Amino acid sequence: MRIGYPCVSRLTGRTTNHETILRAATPEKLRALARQNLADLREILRHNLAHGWLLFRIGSSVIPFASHPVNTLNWQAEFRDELTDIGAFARQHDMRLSFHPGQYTVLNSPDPEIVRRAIEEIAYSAAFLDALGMDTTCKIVIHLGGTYGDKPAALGRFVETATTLRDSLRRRLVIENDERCYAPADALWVSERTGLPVVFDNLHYAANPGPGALDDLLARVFATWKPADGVPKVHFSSQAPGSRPGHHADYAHPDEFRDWLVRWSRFGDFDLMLEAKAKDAALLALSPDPLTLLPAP
DNA sequence: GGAAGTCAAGTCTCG
DNA sequence: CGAGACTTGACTTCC
Repeated sequence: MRIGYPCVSRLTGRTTNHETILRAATPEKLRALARQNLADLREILRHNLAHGWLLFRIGSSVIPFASHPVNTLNWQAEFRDELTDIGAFARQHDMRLSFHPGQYTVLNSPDPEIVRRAIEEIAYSAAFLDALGMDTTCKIVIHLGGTYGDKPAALGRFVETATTLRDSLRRRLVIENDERCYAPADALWVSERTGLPVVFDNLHYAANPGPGALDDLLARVFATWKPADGVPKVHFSSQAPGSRPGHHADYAHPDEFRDWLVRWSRFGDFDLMLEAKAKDAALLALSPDPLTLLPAP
């Protein structure tokens, strides 16, 4: 089992998401930001290795505005040395890297232009992982999108688009249950028709469990991961106390964390992304080693 | 020079 | 039907 966190290291103050606003996005600025993001990514991976954290989500702004026409950089060529070095380091230490495009990346929109832009964002994320030389266990996590008042039709559009994606994108795509529209059972329905693996998020599940018994859902979710996909990935977070449901807490609640760890481990090996606002500081707070919380094999 | 307002994108909910 | 939430640092404008 590997463990990790997304995008930003609070402990080192480094982030893979240095960005700018569109108006200020000159090639020089975009180049400088990308260089800084890659340098920070390199340092974050070094820092993570020292702590034994082998999972990391790269921020979608690592190459700012990469899927937008304003970015005309040939970033694969310009940063080939940095990308090669980062990829070699990650592979040498058996790290697993990922992307998680945000709320604006919607593959099932009725608007073809929105779908086209979503595919552009996925294509850029895949191109970045390709440039690092990472295998297909390194994934791009997305949600299923909106419902538009007609869930079956919306899910049908997702399946249609996902199955016609070119192979270099589809083999990296994985789908996650969300807190509002699509529960694990919906993601499984899509997975059966697309072959896409399913990421299980405990906090989204709490807000939107949908039909099915939890252990049955987990068994089916874990089974969606084939050998080429690597071991299943799960997202863990605790509810922020006193905040609206679905808000991530600063830290993981240790008892809840242990309970989910034990439950997931019944279905086989897996990797865990801790989505806490304190990021790696939240992982450190679970020290000396969260893996010792697992029952002995 | 510090505070406040604004910033690519989509969808849903609330008033 | 329009505003706000989602999330957040960076940039611009205003005082």
